[in-house]
Amino acid sequence: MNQIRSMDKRLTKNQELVFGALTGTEGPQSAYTLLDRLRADGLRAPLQIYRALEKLIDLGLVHRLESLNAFVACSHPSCSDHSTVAFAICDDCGLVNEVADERLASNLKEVAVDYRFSLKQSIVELRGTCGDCAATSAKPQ
Amino acid sequence: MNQIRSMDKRLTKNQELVFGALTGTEGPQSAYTLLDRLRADGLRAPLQIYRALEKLIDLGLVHRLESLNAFVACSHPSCSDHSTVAFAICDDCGLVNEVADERLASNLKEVAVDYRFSLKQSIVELRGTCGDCAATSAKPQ
DNA sequence: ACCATATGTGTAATAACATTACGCACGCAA
DNA sequence: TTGCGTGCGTAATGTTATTACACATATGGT
Ligand SMILES: [Zn+2]
Ligand SMILES: [Zn+2]
Ligand SMILES: [Zn+2]
Ligand SMILES: [Zn+2]
Repeated sequence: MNQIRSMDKRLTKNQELVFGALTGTEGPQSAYTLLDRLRADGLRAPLQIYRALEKLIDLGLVHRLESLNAFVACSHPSCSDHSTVAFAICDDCGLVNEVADERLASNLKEVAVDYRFSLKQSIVELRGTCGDCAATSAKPQ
Repeated sequence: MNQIRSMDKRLTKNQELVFGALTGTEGPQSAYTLLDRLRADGLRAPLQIYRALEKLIDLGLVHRLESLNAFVACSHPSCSDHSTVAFAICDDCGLVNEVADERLASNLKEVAVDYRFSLKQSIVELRGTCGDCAATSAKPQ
């Protein structure tokens, strides 16, 4: 039915809608924001959003930001392992930068080994101010 | 009463109650769980809990676990900087291990510098299985 | 004493986020 | 055909967090 976009893996209609809403906007969005945006497309209930998000996260196309209760489209869906990614979240402008740092990933694995912890997923969210916002707030006007 | 009092900084009654409830139990607790436990002590509204938690977090006595929407007493309140701590959260038994790893902290700072990000707080939550649970599930009985 | 400020308290109402339960539909393979 | 896995739609409910308002107490400056 739908022309499948290059990176889509046969998404269903609802999954396509949610993914489209996430990629069509900068910054993270909450489930209820997504719902509001997609009411025009026929979505009516939170569960429709949450089900689509769950699948998209499974597919590695979307990430959940725990400290914001919000969701973002993955910045580099080509890479396979999204279990260790970091997010730099600007508290000023709200933009999120997805960071894939190999040393950080291996460092976290080492920490887990040190503590005899069987690591399944690493949640790393850096809060602060992005470079742009720091620049504009440093020299206003 | 509590030997923990030694490190208290003149907590108010509500703050003392919430802190006591957090230290008196293993594992993280949600705000509403705390409220239920403290009804007998006269607390009635969520806001009373959230206000106390906010202050306790400011004081470095309590941490918020973003991926659980729950709170834990700090494991080592003596150390000053709690902006970069990691938590190993066992998805099996629910216990949380607070990890202070200096290499991890400096690594995160480096990542921030690389991305021109002014870092204020690092949220690191490791999800998986703790050593005890891995052992018991490996050899049942 | 008077005032302003900062901090804490108590209550009610509401907002924001997320899940459970139920029934139906479709594609696919035993 | 039957059973199974997956997705859909709706309603209801559960969980987490905040806003608004009014009052109380301590502190420091005039
Ligand atoms: Zn990603
Ligand atoms: Zn910014
Ligand atoms: Zn701590
Ligand atoms: Zn465990």
